[in-house]
Amino acid sequence: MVNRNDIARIAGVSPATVSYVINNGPRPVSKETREKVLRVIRETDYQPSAIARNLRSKSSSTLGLIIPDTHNPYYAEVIRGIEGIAFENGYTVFICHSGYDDQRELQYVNILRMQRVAGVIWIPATSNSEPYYKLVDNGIPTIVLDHFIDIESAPYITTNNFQGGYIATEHLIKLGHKRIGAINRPVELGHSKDRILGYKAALCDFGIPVDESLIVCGGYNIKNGYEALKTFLSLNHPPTAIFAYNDIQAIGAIRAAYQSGIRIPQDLSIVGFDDIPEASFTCPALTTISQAKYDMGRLGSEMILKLINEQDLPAETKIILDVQFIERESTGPAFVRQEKNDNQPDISSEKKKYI
Amino acid sequence: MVNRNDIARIAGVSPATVSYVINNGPRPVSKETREKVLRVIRETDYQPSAIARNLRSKSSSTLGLIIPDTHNPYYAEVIRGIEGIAFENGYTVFICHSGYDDQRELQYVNILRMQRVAGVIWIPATSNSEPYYKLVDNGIPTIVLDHFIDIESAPYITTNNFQGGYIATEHLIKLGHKRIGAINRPVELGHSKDRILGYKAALCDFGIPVDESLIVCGGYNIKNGYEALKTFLSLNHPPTAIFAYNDIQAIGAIRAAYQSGIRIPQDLSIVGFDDIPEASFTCPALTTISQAKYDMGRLGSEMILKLINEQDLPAETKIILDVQFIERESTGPAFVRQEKNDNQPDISSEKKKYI
DNA sequence: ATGAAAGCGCTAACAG
DNA sequence: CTGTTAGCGCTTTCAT
Repeated sequence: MVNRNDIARIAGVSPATVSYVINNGPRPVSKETREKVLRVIRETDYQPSAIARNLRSKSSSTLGLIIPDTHNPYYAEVIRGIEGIAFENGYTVFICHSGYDDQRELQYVNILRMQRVAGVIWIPATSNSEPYYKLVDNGIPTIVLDHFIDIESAPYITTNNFQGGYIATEHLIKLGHKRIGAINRPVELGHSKDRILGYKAALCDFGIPVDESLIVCGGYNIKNGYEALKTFLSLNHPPTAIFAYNDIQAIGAIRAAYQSGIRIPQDLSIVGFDDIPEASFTCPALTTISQAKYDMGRLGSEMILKLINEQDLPAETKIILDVQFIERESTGPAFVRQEKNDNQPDISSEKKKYI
Repeated sequence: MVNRNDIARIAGVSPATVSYVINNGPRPVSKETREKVLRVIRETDYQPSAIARNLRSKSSSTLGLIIPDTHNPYYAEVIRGIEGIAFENGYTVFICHSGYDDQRELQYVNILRMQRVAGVIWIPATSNSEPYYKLVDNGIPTIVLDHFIDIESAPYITTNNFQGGYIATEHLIKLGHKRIGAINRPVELGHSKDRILGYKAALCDFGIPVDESLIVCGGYNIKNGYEALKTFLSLNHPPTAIFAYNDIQAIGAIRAAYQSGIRIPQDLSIVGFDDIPEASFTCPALTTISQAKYDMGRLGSEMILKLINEQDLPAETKIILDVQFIERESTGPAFVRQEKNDNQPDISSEKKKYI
């Protein structure tokens, strides 16, 4: 593999000059010499070793992303946002899948320390904040994404889940509903707690008493939404509307409703959360609360890069993003979503017969 | 940041000894010395610099994963498989999102070269095989995942798409269908070509003539499946069954069918492809062809690690995985899928009132 | 069983 | 404007 000394030798200059050309400094290089060097670099397809540069400069061009679940479509969008900004700024991202396991999170923290990453974007798996301390105590800038973290110095970017719960419930109240069921999830982290708080706040503000029997606990799966609605339907006074923890639960609830001959939204209004594309395909009538997932990723990348490159903290290190209310058409297929890659070249000429 | 010399100094040994302890070789270290060193390492929470090790040993513990679309649930599972095996073997994965853009693929190839990754798992974005050559010509072991590649020396792992198309069509034929429509996609890579070839092969084998008017081209979106079915329905003799390129298209077709009052599967049988969980939620009656996505990722990771660590190629470097036929219940919700994280602790005690 | 020392490919200070 | 050189933190060969 060709290295800097080879380039220097071929170009007839010193290795230092090659560096100055590559890095555009810190010393000026004459136009002639620069072009000679660049030509050799091009001809040999030389790529400087990031490893040697990182070792020497005691900095690195890599980021760590610790994420609970790459499989979740919600996080998939976050990843895209993070990776996009990182790429634009010359950073490469290590993907670290914690699988909602805080032991694995800590293992990855150590791996990222060994890799001497420039910074870490951490989407917590549990409420254990040890990974954060372990990173910053070792001098690695870290931000918390998608979660509020109660550490004075900790930067974070999350979504206003309280607001989401409030807006969702307010919407249902304004449709005339008085009995609004909520499907919660096991409380580990702040998301569901805040959403339910928003739900209760809206009820209070509109003078509707909170009925704890209308708040049931569901899990992360479709099945849990399904079962939650079955539970609601077995009540003496079933709710006429549902606020689901997320769209996944909502889909399950919708399925249960259909099975019982209940029409959405004529007989039962449902508001979900997260605006998962698949949910809109399933039920065009599903109203949902959308989070700026892609933007959250982008903002996260931008914030960590600022932390890495600036001596002092950027002005804003604690960001709570607004949610957006998404009301879909209540009839017809949900094809309002504009997607890319929609070009359909005519391939009739390419069609081939099976022999 | 504490380094190896610090450890050596504190433990009262030479830096070399510290290395021998960390690496368990290549030279033996007395039990006493080893434990003394390990204690200091533990107390100082020392993490050796992967960067320095990589520079010195001219090897690295990182892999590159070039992937068209992290957002696609299909690839999300592949990532999990890859990352799982990599983690178990002490490798960290750079995630490189090409976005179906071969220019960006090449940019990432250069970034991975700079990072001196030990190997690359490449899921091609287009039929351009330049990335492969660029990597292997520079001494970076590379395997192609999820696609067949027609290069003698190129290792790959893909799925038997032909078989999938055949099985899907055979299933429909055995249900008694004679007019079976196929929804294709723009042919860029081998997947759709092979699936359609399998479709045609099955028709031939069962003596059903191929009718090109029953093969329509759809894109990657739900919408395309929707439109494809509308096209079929406008024919004088619409098909009584559909083989869709994938479940996404199938969902669109199902939506169109429902809209026209056509029942699935009573009036129209549909077989999809890829077994995307969301699809089964949408339509429990959707039969599909499942690929071993997670296993493909794991096998890919294993293969690249073998290539990295062995002088000569492993026995099998070209693997075509069998598909699996998934027939779902034709009634009721699709809750047969067993998922993890299904524990639902009672949180009633944690419920808090909104103040 | 252990220490000393060369050098991986770079960056940047020092010296012309 | 350019060349020389001292390390960055390790691995590993050479000594002892």
